[in-house]
Amino acid sequence: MALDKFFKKAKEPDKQEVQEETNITKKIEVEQAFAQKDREVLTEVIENKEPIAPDISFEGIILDVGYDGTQAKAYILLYNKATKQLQKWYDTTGHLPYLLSDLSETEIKTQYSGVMTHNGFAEMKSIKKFDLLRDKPIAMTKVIAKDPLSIGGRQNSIRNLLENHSWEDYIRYHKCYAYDNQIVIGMPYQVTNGRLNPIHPEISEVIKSQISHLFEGEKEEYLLTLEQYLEYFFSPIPDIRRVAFDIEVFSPPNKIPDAEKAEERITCISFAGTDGLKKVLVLKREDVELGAQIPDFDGEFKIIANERELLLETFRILEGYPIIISFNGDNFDLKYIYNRAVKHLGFQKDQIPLYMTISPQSEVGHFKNSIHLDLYKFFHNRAIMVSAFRNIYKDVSLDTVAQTFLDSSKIILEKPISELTLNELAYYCLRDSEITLKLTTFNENLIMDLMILLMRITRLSLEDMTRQGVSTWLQNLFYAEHRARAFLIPNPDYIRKVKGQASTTAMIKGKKYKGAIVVKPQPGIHFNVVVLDFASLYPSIIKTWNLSYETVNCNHAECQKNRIPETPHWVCTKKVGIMALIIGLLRDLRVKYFKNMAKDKTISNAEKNMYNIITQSLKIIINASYGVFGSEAFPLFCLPVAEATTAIGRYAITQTQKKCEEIGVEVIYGDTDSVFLKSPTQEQIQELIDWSENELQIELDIDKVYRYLALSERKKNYLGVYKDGNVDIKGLTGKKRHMPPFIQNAFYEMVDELKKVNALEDFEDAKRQIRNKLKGCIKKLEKNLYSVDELAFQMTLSKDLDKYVKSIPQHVRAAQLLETKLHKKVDSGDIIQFVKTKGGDGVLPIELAKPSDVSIKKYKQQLESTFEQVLDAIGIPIEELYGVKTRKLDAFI
DNA sequence: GCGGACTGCTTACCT
DNA sequence: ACAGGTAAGCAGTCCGCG
Repeated sequence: MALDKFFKKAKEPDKQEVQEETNITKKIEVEQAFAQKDREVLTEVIENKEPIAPDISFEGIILDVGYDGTQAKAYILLYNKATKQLQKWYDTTGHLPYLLSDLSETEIKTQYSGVMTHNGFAEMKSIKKFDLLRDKPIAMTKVIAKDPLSIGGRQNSIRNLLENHSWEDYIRYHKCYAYDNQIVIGMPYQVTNGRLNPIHPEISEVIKSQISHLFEGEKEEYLLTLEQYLEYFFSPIPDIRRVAFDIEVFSPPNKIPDAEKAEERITCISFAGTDGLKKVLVLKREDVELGAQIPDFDGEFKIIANERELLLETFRILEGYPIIISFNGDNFDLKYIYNRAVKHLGFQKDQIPLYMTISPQSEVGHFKNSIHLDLYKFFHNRAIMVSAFRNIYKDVSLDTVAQTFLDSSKIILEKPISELTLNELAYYCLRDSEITLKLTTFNENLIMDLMILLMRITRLSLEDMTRQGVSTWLQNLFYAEHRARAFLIPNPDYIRKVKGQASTTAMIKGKKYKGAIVVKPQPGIHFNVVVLDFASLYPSIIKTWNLSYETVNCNHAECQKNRIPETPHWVCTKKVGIMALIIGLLRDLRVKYFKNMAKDKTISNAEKNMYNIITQSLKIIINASYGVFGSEAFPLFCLPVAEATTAIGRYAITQTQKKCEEIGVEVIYGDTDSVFLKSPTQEQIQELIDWSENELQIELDIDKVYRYLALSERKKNYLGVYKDGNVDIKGLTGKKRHMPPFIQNAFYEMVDELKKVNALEDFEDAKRQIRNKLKGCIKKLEKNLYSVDELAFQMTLSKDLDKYVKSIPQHVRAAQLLETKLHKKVDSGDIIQFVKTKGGDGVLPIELAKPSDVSIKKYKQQLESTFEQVLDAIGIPIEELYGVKTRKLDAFI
């Protein structure tokens, strides 16, 4: 262990007595969580047999773990930096699939004799596990099978025979293998004499001492886990050789290619590789001109006589690349190539380097000898969109994502793809491959490095991590941590049975428990507003209050006095919760170390980049951690944990409000984890920050400072102007994506006027300017001078058209017209553009609308309500606005 | 048969 | 398939109105 020395001192913690502490605002002290004897159980689970495989020797980072049915062995795919190839290593330990039973060997033999006579049965072993829910060791029988399907997946699998005496049987074998051998995907390993060994990173003395200083006083279990996670962040990440590709398919106008049937020809395939490859294969078509060469085109251009050759050449090019990247290849390119080859071009399945697997929805394509990275899937992940990139891309098309990250603008096609010359088609197609590749290479491989870090933290393969949501990420992370400690992995029913349901009632009908508090805003203009917020509130609560599925409502009578405010729940002070430990650790690493390091001015740009990516990866995991506890999709979900978290959050913000009142600071607004303070003094701010640290054990920071803030009576709605003149707009209608552009523009022009305001007296001028702007807008509207595009609302269709049965909203009506009148196919996820009209259905899709169709009255109303949100806050007298309803605006102007 | 009060649905946003 | 809370607009329903 490379870090043994580093933590030598820390590993001998003072034995602290559990404090008899009833004050709920005090940090919950816990006894050292996992005694050494608990850990020893582990060695019985992980047994390394003698290596049976011979002399291969190399180094690489692990990208995938799988199971090979033909060899009946687990395998690992490593990227070998030296050869730039993927290498497969087959298990040499003789590890076999198994499940656990709470029955003894004898009980199984006598009561479930079918297990012993099962074809796939290998052997049984008595082992010990630790049951966190009951807080005690339990004797279990490990039932080992010769192959995964004998454990589960068939009608007569062993788990079916054992009925409800079977545990951990639902874990896919390759994952079970990775957990047992504590394999961390994304980390460097060495294969020597057939054995697989981790390569531990070198961590400099400076860093070691910085970190050990920061984490002084933490418990042994915490430090051991810290040691493990630090390796994830300090192990080097190689630049992996990879290629992006994209296909174009002939499609008659208004027809979307069907990847299932693959009826039309593949006309073009392009490639862009990290080795500099830029190549386009174009199908020769008698009816299509070659056209003039495109000056910008700098790839290799090759015309291929027939489709069969085109695919063969494609397979030759792709072969040998460790990673093949696509944008939406899962849903389209791979499927299309496979089906085209098999159904129309007479390929045998073994002549294609692809295979299909059946997922619940449809068939998914895989490369046989490479890893397929579908960037669409990754960028589509909500945690990635929201936490990592703060919603900076609004939809997940290649063009939008590329525009956001690469500044590359879309090639606007002047004619349909079906009418492009071969040269034009090649240019267009290659560009897509190039930007797809570039999405993984820009900023020194930022995205690729982020992915590798996420793989290490979640222990998921590249293919899994990029395709699964955060509930799977955290599931895998926690399952691995359970196995590493020989904790029994509880199934959802077991947790529910022991812990029960939620006890609070949500504000929103249909939700499972109560969430956060939003403080009622004080309407008006407020100068010098300071916003304080709790640094990652929920993760902090989870750590400080030791929240985990086993610690909330634990089975110790002594713990029942540690009440969680506003709930009937209590929390354990005897053991560290596994989730509190891991989430707390990741949070601390981010806040106490990496975030500061990223700001360090003395380090190189490359280091800074790396620290930033680490901070990002941690943020994604931490932000998602609370949410999964409340979601049935997460197998360790536990509603008492989720509602305890929000209850403590409510407690924290209300206590803060009280404290503010006590010291004479006015709280004019607040949401979940923030308080907006009206011109507080430096001393008052400092007092609050110190108070929070001492009383709540949660860091309270200055988040932002406004020159002034405009509040209406609406929650989650405000406009603030920072000291530097930049504006911060939240929730206002004018900002919303679905609003017609002419309203958005008018709104931002108003905002520009408000930016200029420095003091109360400046408002008069701003008001005048705004009035003029508004007048102009109305005139233009009345004269029908806005184009249909400027007037269009753009609403997302969140489900397929036929799924709207309870009511038919306007955008759905517009979409229906698109289908019936224009025979245009619309799908879930499409954005429908429509205008509001005088007659008919009251709505028309822009494809069918003329400016004269629109209802001026409705647009005036819309403009009015959009402006009203800001105007009533900046002191337009209430009478002016609340005269006769339809004349609100006239009164103002 | 029409409009107001109401509830529920849908979308977009905030934390 | 990570959570709950809020705003806004419209759809649909019920009720009262001679």
